[in-house]
Amino acid sequence: MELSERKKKILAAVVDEYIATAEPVGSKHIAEKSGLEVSSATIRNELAELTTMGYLQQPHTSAGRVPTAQGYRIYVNELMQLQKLSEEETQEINRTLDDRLRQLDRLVSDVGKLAAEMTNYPALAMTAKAPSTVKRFDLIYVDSNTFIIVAMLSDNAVKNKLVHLPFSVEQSMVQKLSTVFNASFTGITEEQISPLLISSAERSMGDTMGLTAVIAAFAIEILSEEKAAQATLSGGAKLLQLPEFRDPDKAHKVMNYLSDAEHLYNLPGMDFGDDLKVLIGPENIAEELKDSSVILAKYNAGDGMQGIIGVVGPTRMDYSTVAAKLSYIADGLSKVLSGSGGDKALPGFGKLMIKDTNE
Amino acid sequence: MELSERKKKILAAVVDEYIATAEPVGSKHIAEKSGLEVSSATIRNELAELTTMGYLQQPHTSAGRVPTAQGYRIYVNELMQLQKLSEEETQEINRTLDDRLRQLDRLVSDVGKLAAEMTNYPALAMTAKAPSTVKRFDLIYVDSNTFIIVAMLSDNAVKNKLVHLPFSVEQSMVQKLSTVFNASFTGITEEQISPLLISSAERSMGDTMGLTAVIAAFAIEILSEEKAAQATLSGGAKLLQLPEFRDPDKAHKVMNYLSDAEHLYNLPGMDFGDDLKVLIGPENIAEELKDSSVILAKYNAGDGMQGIIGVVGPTRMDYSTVAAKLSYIADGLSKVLSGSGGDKALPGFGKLMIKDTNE
DNA sequence: ATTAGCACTCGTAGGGTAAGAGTGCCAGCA
DNA sequence: TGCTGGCACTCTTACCCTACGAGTGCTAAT
Repeated sequence: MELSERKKKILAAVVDEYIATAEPVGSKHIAEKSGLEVSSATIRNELAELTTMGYLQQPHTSAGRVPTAQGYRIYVNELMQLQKLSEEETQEINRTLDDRLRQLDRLVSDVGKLAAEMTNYPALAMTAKAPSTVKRFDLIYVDSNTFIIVAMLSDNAVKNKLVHLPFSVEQSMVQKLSTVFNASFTGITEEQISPLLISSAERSMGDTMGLTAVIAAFAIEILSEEKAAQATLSGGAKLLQLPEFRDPDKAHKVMNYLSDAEHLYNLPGMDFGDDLKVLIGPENIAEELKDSSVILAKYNAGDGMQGIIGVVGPTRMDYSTVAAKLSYIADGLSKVLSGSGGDKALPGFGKLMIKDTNE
Repeated sequence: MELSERKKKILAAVVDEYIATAEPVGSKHIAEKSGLEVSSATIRNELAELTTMGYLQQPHTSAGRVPTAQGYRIYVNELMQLQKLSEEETQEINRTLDDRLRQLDRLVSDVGKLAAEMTNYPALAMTAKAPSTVKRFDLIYVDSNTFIIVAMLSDNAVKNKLVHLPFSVEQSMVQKLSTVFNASFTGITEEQISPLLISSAERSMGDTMGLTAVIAAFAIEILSEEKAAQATLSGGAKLLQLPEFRDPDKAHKVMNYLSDAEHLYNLPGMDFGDDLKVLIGPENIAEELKDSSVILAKYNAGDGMQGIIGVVGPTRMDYSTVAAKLSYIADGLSKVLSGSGGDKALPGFGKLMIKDTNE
């Protein structure tokens, strides 16, 4: 059923007002503030219809109206207009992204913090990591019983590890190790590193001291680490400021659920096509979030990898502003990480394209 | 003033009971449960004295007694006996530490999570990092416009960065860079890397493409990162389960305070000599924590560095159990990180001593 | 020194009432 | 036919009052 123009305006007014105040909104308020030149009685009739249509509901007979999930959905899909960010807001985001450039490894979780700060809701940030392989090994000989393993992965991340030995090794041996590993251990996934492979490598270079095993263990470690996704929650405390989470039990339920990285990761599935996704109340799969809404934005992490930042709040969330801020941050993050877009030049590095690979 | 044996027993009983129930405890309860063979009236007299001595207080005239900060202090110093951990508990801790060995870089914050899980209070974990210098640089030539910078720091941490260039460099140039950096940029702190030094290095090798600046920027980045401490909070949601934080405003105040790494770091100062420190209520410097207690345990992170794990809870905290658990965890962590103690062998690595340096 | 008894205090829970906000509906008007 | 003012009704919230009970402090007796 199509909504009349006036119904739309009224619905939007209810949602806007409820978002701002968290109180059920009455006909009088709307009559005064919505710009419609009609009386509260007329509004009441419209409200009654919107209620039977399922877009609004009443907590009890003599209370004002509150949007239903369906009502929010219409609002998000048709009625809301993406808020323009103020000059200061875009500047704050830009500044944070720029600052954080220096330490890209913490970028993602820091951006989570930024999102939490900007929106005043708890925010989540995650990266999706694909299974990868080692592209090349380098061994740096430090002294007679110390060397550094450096491995460059298929996604161009670089990992290293310092190894102290309780015995001496010759530089030539280190070089030999390097050669063998580059021959046998590159281009294979974690699962393919078998004990068999290790022992055959051991034999081929006459390693009796377990060096091969050490390096292989390192390879397994970093490959499994790359596979695992990283998800963080920032600003959980912000939940407690919201009237709908004054009940500590509710707040605890939600916050506890979100503290588990596993849950964060299962929130959306990465399977949405749009850059922005809004999950309203019962649209969430998790029981714990049936009374909350989630807004997610995808960003491009370079090398074809994607990540998600998002915000969790009550269904009465300020969808338009939050969505605008998230998109802007996600956008900036994409530019920083993938180097595309380039209108925000990387400060201090001139024309060079830098990728920090310290994880 | 010295406390009589009976007063001590009564004080301990009050604290124990209050810790367990969070309710003011009355004379009758103690008469029945404390094993003292006296009537409640006698207890009442003793309670009255303990109250005037400042170890107990009454929320109001006709309520039971609640320990004061001073009372807790006596309890912690003299009365409580360190809880023995159960077999399962020590096993859980050991297992977690063992599991985490594979990914030492996340160890510290994971141990925070462990502490939160084991104690059911929010836990914090931090490392103290000393200002350091670069010990050696290595540049790995990958292809004509890509190389990897590897830097080993004075504390033996190893950092790396992948650099993509928009132009070609010859392998000989990379080698030259490596030599110059090892000569001029090792052994100096972040502050000592001046524009002057950079430009003189640039001239000495005829670098017109800004390569020197890139590597110098990297050096500055990792040195400043090393200096900055890392502090995380885990399990903040657990606060909400405690009766003293049913008031969302209180919970918010504390949680918000703890969300800031800066604050965590200023909690104790690292300046305590003992391995275990208990800060009770008003003993905390921060206004926000005047109603809470903090238990901190130091661990040894190897190479002379120390870290802290801790737990935050209400003054009515289960000091004995929490202290026992924290000490045990800190101990295990020291062994894992510094390799000393050695009774828990590092699984899978035989006799080799491994240090993961990916931060 | 300990105890039993008792009057007293004070917070909390329960119930009853008044106020206020908002509705639904009806009758009148354009 | 659609809009509006008016009015009775509903329901929640805040407030006050009271009764109850837990726990105390004191006194007199052992």
